[in-house]
Amino acid sequence: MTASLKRWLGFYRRHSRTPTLGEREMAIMEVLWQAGPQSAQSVQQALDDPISLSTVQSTLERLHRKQLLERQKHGRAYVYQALLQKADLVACLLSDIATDLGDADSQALVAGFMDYLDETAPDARGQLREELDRTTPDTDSPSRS
Amino acid sequence: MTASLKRWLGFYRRHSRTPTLGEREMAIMEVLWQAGPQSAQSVQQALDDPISLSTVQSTLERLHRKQLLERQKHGRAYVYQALLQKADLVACLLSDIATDLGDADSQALVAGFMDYLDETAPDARGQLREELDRTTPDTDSPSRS
DNA sequence: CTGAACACCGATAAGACATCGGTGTTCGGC
DNA sequence: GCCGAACACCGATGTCTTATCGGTGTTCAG
Repeated sequence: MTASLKRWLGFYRRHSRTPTLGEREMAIMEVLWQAGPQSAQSVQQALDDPISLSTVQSTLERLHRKQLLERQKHGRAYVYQALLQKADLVACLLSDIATDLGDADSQALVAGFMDYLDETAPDARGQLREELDRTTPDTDSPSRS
Repeated sequence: MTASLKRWLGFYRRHSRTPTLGEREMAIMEVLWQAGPQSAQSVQQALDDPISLSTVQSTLERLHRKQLLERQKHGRAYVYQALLQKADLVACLLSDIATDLGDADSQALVAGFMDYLDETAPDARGQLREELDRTTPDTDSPSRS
């Protein structure tokens, strides 16, 4: 699960630049995430815009080249499947930002994340706290009493 | 402080695409963040690579066009100054990711953030909790307007 | 008033995404 | 086993963004 994640990260580390995906690429990832593994044609139909099959295939191939998708022949068509969960992708993107910002500076990332939360999604605050509590069972006593 | 942030956010929302900055752009932002407001020449000298002044100026101008920098004539040269703090930039980048991911899905962002933290900067966990506690006094009254 | 320092403009190149048509391959049905 | 449709694959094109620089015009300071 995180194996492919790291592979992808490595890939992008080597080629350094361009962390974010294109608009179409993201839309297609979304389709794959929501509707599960499927063929290019199926993706094409799931998309909102009327796009040529070739275009969908190209984008799918690009995504495959980036190791974001895996594919397998079914009959004479490929069936594509997301290799990364949405959250994994986010983690990669975040990691890229951290790298761009000079790494080591996770502090800025955390602060920025909090800013973002306040600005855009104040509701997520509860979710964050919840998640934080759940994944940090107890162990330490954070002098919070 | 967050005023310019919002302006920039709005700017990028309109033009949507291209959240990340180039390598040089990021390096120059770093210089501006660390050494404070300064001229193109000064930035050029602060940079590691031997780059033409023109190049530095162009990058500075691009950054200025993106409203990441503000500039002011001092003598016959401009002095550039960062408009956004590092954390603000991070917040914007995060916001872009969220938008790309289909907004509304702040959940994936939070989850991804936690993943990232666990993978890369487990120490930052404490910082996060701290920050969370400090900025959420108790039962806050979110007066938003 | 003059010249050096600077801004500004335009050109160029590389790289990425998006888009599609044409060509070749292959599977499935007959 | 053959044929045609369905599909993959290749290459071309257009646009956008960053990175890079040289030349030309402007301007301040001595």
